[in-house]
Amino acid sequence: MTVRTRFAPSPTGYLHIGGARTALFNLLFARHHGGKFILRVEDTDVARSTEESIQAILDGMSWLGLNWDEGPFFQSRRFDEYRKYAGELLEKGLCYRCWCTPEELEARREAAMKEGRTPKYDGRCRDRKDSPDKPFAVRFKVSGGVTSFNDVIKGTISFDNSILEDLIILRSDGTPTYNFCVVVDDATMDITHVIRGDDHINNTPKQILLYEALGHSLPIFAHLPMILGSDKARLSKRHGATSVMAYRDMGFLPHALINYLARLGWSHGDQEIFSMEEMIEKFSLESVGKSSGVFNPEKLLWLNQHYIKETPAETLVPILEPLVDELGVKSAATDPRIVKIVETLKERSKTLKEMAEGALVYFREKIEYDPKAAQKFLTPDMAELFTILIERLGGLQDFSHSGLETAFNSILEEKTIKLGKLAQPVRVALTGGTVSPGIFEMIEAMGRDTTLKRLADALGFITAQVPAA
RNA sequence: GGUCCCAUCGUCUAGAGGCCUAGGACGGUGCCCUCUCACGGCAUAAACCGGGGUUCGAAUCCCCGUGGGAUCACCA
Repeated sequence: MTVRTRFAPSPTGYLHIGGARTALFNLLFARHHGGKFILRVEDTDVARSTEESIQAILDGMSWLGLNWDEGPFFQSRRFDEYRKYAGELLEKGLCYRCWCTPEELEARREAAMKEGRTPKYDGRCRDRKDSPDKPFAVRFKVSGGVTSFNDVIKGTISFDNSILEDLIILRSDGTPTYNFCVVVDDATMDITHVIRGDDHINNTPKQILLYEALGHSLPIFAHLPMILGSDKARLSKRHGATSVMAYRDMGFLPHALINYLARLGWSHGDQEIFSMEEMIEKFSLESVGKSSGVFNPEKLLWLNQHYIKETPAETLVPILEPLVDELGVKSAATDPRIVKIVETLKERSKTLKEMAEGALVYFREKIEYDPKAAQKFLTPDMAELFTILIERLGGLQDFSHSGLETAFNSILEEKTIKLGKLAQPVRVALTGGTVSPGIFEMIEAMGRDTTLKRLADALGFITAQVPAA
């Protein structure tokens, strides 16, 4: 039997962190077993589903590289199918018509709550003989007994059916409801493994009963633990960004997020870094943990930095482009210096956003000095050194890291000073501050023209400081 | 509240009764490297929720307690 898994988001928002991980695990499991991964959009709630949201989810999936094999299927286009099965269940007497209105139901629920009873449909239409000429909903007859299943992740879970109520599978307007659509779809799409968040555990007994009513064999269930925020509450907006695309905009590499998500709830010994191929090869539901995990942005950052370091600068440039562009530098990606610039930033950027900010200094027309840095390093005694440096760099044949180092060293020897004495003032002259990439790699990346101009500007600044006396 | 799930360093986790003096990773701290910031290297602090069993032996199995989470719709 071919393994078939599915990811079934409802389009009422963006693809979020939790959904992405569910999709990832479904994909990994399917790929590991040489099966199919299916995408199904659960848009039965026409009022809440939006076109933008569908697009946002698709965008998020493609950005992460979570490619599906079949679909997307839309439940909104399969209403006839659901009605067909509902009709069959009605005929078999496994369902019944219910004429109670939502208002009546709501009133009874409130009354029950007030009396401290657990609100539950009383089944009053179950054996109703008349059939009023009014809209009716279709309810599923929940039988007695115990429903249990063996969850691959959580183990055996049992429910007493008495806690379940006769659920509505077709609303009075004829549209089908969630639990019914899920079962009809999973059954007709031959889904073999239902891998989803454990917030669905409570839906499972209802769905199992529906499977049985439909006469279909059960899939294997695997309920993934939830992802929590730092306060251990379910991850939500107030914990920070939860939209997958927000991470792209913050300068994360898609695989960094994938790797992070994979390790949140799943592990393979002590290994932290996984390529997609390795994840597929090593993934198994048995090594998914039972307990929920806290989303840790610090570790994501670490992984992102790791992958930035691993990625060739040439590959980074196009990904970086929109982020630099956003900061007002339109020509960065086509600047011949860009690859070298990225090289100087790779080792010190946790995100591409940070890298883009770091790149700005190479493109500025004029450098503004940090007052403290200027006061400390652009001192009158530097005028001579800067003059010499400008002259040497202007005539330097080999304007590379090693060539520059040689040039600097000869000056240091002549003046018997240490590199620090010269490097910091030059750093301030070139960047305006005291923090930057290594001085030689930076000068090489910056290029001769920009470097000389900035040194000359700094020299001007220094001499202007000297009192006319 | 009913029902269900969960419980190892701050966080992600390894751990399938003796290999545990509980390992790794992120983060923290200290040192080294060094032209600044980083990278890197080395070192270090830090956990089996509590109580009962079972067993020669329990982080691992069972029960109870406690704590956290989820879910209870003509939402999905």
